[in-house]
Amino acid sequence: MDNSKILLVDDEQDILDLIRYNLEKEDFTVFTASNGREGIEIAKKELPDLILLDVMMPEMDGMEACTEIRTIPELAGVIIAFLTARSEDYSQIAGFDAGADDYITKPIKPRVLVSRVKALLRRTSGKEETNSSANSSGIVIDKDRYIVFKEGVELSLPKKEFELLSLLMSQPGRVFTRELILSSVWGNDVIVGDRTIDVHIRKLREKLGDSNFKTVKGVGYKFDD
Amino acid sequence: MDNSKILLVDDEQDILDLIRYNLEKEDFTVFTASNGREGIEIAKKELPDLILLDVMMPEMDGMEACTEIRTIPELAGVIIAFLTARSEDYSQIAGFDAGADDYITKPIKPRVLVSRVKALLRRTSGKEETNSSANSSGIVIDKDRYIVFKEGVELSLPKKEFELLSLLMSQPGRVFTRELILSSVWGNDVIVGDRTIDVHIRKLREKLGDSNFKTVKGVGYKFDD
DNA sequence: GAAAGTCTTAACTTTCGCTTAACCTCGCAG
DNA sequence: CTGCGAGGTTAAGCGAAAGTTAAGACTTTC
Repeated sequence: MDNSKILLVDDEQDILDLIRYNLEKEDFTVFTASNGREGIEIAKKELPDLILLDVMMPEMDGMEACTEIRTIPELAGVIIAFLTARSEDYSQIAGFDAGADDYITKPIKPRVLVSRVKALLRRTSGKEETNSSANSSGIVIDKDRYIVFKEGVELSLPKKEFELLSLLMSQPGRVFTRELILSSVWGNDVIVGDRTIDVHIRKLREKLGDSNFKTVKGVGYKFDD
Repeated sequence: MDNSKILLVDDEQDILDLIRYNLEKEDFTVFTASNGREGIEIAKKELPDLILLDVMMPEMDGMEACTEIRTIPELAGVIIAFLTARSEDYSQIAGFDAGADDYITKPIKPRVLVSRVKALLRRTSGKEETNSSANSSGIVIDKDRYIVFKEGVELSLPKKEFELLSLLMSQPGRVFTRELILSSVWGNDVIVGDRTIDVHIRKLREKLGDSNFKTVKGVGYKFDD
């Protein structure tokens, strides 16, 4: 759950190393860039969840980069936090106005940084967790609304189908045994016939595309793309 | 767009006044409470978008209040920021772990505070945009006056209907389970029959239009357009 | 204290999601 | 080639869950 992607943009190698070390220790995936221009390139390619931007940088500074990032559609929703040398309160205003979500002051204290990063990610990834999760298959599920989107088209599934889909999509690629599916979707005390799962899988295949649901004979099913 | 509701919880009247003044100047709607317990009561009633919580308070401190708020379903999604006297870096960790989204240090500088509040609200209100809004259904509720407007026409609903509607509309699109509805509108200790909710939903559909209330069989109801 | 309004319940109907039974297909082992 | 095991397919029927309606118990209003 915590392998969120973080892009770190700073021109000082020491800082990059320090932060990278601490974030990777927490299982985040870290990308780095040493100026704003390069940061934007990488951001477009990797679509990180969070960008940590140093304010002072050669080539293109953090403020400019932030403003530009906010105009890039693929990066809508990315969280941006500035890193700044001194707690210059009033300079923060410019940062927030440029579209920043947070301001972290140097000197960086590793534990504080990690806590802060987690707090920033919690809202979005927390939302993703309960709300929706996407992947390359073009299928997005929204648990709060009990709705599934297939290539942007809204689609509402009955309870059991929805729960089965949620389960399979919770770990794409992983095979869930019939047993596990039964205990998870139906509960341990309900006894249902052998063909019940198949029928539900069939409905999902019908509605969401055959290719996403793979049968592993003798074992179970998995969601794939 | 900026009349977001902000709940301010602090035991010092000076601070309440100062912050209230500055936020109201920016067209935010501000509620205040002077301790955690009272804050939670008001939060449940007003469903603010953002809560500013002082850490040090009598009765129930900010940390406790934060933890409790995070367990209240109607308040899922509310943003919580702590106000703290000194930039005690390491104490922030506990705050973030309790579910805080931000940390604002005293002494409060008005312009910084306002910028920060706007930055915090930007993310969610941006998100709500995709969820669309209650406006598109033509239904607006006014909690202070216990009044509902449907396409501009005033309409007064009985208590239970009003509360049910408020709950459903607090997060349009989200499905509320029957259980949740019961505990939220009727309270945990009242026992009512199975059909009670249905009848109230029926009344709402009758008065406000069938299409806005969707049934998710086996799960609950949601407000939609 | 009648009238109007509110909430809950009971009894009945309707809907539609879930399960099953019966049959089909595929692939593999003997 | 045959038999068997595992999964696929289909449609029908059951039944739980929601919709509907009216009536009864309370409350508030005037």
